[in-house]
Amino acid sequence: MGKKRGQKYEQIIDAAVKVIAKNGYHQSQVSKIAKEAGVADGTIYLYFKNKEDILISLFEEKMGQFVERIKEKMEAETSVEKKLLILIEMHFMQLEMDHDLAIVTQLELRQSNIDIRYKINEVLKGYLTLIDSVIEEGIEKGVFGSNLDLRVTRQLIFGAMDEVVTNWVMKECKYELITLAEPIHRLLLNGMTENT
Amino acid sequence: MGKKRGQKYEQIIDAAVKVIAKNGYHQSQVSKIAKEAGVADGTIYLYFKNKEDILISLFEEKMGQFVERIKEKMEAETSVEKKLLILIEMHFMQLEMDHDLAIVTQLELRQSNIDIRYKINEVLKGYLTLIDSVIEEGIEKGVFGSNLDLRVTRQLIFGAMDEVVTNWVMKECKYELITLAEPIHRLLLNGMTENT
Amino acid sequence: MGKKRGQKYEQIIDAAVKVIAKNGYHQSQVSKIAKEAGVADGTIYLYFKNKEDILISLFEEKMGQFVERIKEKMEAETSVEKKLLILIEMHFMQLEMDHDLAIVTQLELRQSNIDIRYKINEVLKGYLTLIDSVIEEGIEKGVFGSNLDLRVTRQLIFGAMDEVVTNWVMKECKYELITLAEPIHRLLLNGMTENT
Amino acid sequence: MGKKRGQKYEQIIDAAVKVIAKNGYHQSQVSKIAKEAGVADGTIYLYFKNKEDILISLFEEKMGQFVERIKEKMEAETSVEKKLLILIEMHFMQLEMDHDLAIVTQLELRQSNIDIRYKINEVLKGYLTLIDSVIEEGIEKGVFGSNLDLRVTRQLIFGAMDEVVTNWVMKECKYELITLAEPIHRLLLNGMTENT
DNA sequence: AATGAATGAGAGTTCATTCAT
DNA sequence: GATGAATGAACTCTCATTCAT
Repeated sequence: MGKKRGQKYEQIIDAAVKVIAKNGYHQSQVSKIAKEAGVADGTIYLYFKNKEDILISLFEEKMGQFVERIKEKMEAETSVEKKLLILIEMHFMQLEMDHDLAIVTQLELRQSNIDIRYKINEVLKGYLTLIDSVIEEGIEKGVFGSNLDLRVTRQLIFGAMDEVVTNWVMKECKYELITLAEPIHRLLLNGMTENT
Repeated sequence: MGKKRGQKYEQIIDAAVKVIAKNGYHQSQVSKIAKEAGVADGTIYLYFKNKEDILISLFEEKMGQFVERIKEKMEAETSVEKKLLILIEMHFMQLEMDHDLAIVTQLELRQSNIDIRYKINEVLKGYLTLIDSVIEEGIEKGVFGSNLDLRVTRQLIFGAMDEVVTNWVMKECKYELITLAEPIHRLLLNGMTENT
Repeated sequence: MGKKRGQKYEQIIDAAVKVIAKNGYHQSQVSKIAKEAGVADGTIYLYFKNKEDILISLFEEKMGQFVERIKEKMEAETSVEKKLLILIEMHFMQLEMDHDLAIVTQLELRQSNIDIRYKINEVLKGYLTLIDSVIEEGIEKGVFGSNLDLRVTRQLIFGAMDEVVTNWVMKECKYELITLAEPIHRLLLNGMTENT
Repeated sequence: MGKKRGQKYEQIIDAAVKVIAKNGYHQSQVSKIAKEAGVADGTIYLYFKNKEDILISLFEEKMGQFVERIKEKMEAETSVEKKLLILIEMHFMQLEMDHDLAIVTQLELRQSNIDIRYKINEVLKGYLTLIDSVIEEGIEKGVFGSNLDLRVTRQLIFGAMDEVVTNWVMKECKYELITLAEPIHRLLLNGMTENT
């Protein structure tokens, strides 16, 4: 298979997000995705190795942009506290702006089999590294406690944000997600800050 | 179907945990569970409405005990800080002591369809209420900030613990989960504490 | 198995008629019949060899009475024409008086497998013989044409009555079946009568 | 599903007739039909909604041709008496020429559940209408009695033919069905004719 | 490159019958 | 005689993937 890309590649991924968000993971057959993308079933296999590959590519594609945007915004800030706030706000805001994507990443994609979930975790590493960088910078600058466990802290931050977003999706996105960024930020920052 | 219970009922649930942990959700056919439980396929249906019902009952059963044990331990404590520590330690300890159950609850059961996941969330409510009670007690006693958002704080605590456990399971339970209870407790407590 | 009979034997047969008429052949499980009869599933097998045996016995039992009643009424008559009318009227009347039985014999029992249908046909022979006797008497007495083919004529009579009843049952017994006895009688009699 | 038709569509229907005639209704699994038709199991579902749909389509298809052929032959005749004879002869002849089809329509298809039987009855309406047209023409022309009840007469004719054919099939088609057309015709015609 | 008809493996569930009590 | 818990064989339909056109 060629190195992907092309207009149809994007079409198919966007169709997949739409179809999965609407019909749920288990009701999103390849033929449905193909129909939504306006291509034949067989064409899918010119751009993706198999169905699994669509899902992983989808996550790579969307997550790549997701992280990139957060990175950009964060670089404009110097204070670690602000950087963390940006991270949380951007995390929430991006998912709030694309309900379909939020449904897919928080609920539907998690129904995939373990293999895919391990691969998705691989993709997530880029994001976790970004979180790590904030923590490390905070420790270096003495803003956070020097005895912070990097892994545990990273899991705290990611786990909290993820849980908040998942709850929001399961409540059918009925409230404004972004308003929860500040309280979460306060709790996390408070937790990580060295307070004598 | 009678109101369940009975020796076979337990047998089947335990077999389901074992089979799912070993073979994964999608490779755990009813016939496999029946074989492991030492009963005929049809017998399953004398105790459970369908396959989905096994999974939900499994979660109810195990989660009920899980929460009950934490409750008991917590009641023996008076300090809110200690109660939170007990909660986290018991959460980690119980899953560390039953790897199969941990695999099933953290990874496999989440692959089930949305309907089951909503039902599982219903069962989880009992646990979330327990978490709420700690937060509320902390606020009342002035240990935690009075401006804590109950929902967000609950999601912070649960999300963090869940993420920590899931990571541990995905790393094949290679390290000691219980050692992470203390750092998580410190971060959370720190985050929630009123510090002038 | 003993030679059947006994109160429970009747109970089970009546329960079978009721259950099959209400739920249809394919939704009439042995357990349902047992419940309606007020006995345990296993008890059924003390009175009947298997499920098939219930159906055949049911047909034997009900058909025996059915034919017997017609015979009695017919013997009170001397004219062949009247005897044929009695036959048709009694056929219709008895089924009209027991809708459940009509549903079972006309629709549901015919869904059984071929083996049962052959056995049912055996039971029917007694009735067909009765029809034959009327035809033969008519020929002897010179009322019917002497060149009547016995088999064909019997099939004509039975086929016509059966079709009329089946149509009535499929139209949910909405009209009076007995009113059709006279026109059918006239047609059949007319057809069989020697007319120079 | 496209609007059916196509070579495979016919193949599958013919295979179904063959398989059902040979193995009986309840022993005619989809896989058996597929094998006989020389297609994969899944292919069946490209042409039919489900197994039930095969049976109904089979009946529609065969019955459509069946009626059409009778119609054509009848139109070549002018006398009502001859038309009725044609009807009976063609009815018998067509089934005699296709034993498999006769077995399927007279015995096997009747074992299907009530839903299918009602649908089959719908298909039969076309044939019953054809019978009606003969009766009505006979009445108009004064050949038949003017006081004939259309419904009852139709049921007489159809019931008689059906019974004759069913008996022939149950006797394993051992005698010549066509020879019974004349006596049945004579009986029916005689029955319907106005005779002062 | 694009198509879409064809493939065929795979599993949850029912229910007639048995037999230990 | 009566019970009813336990058995286990049996079958339709879906859908990811292929490949001839």
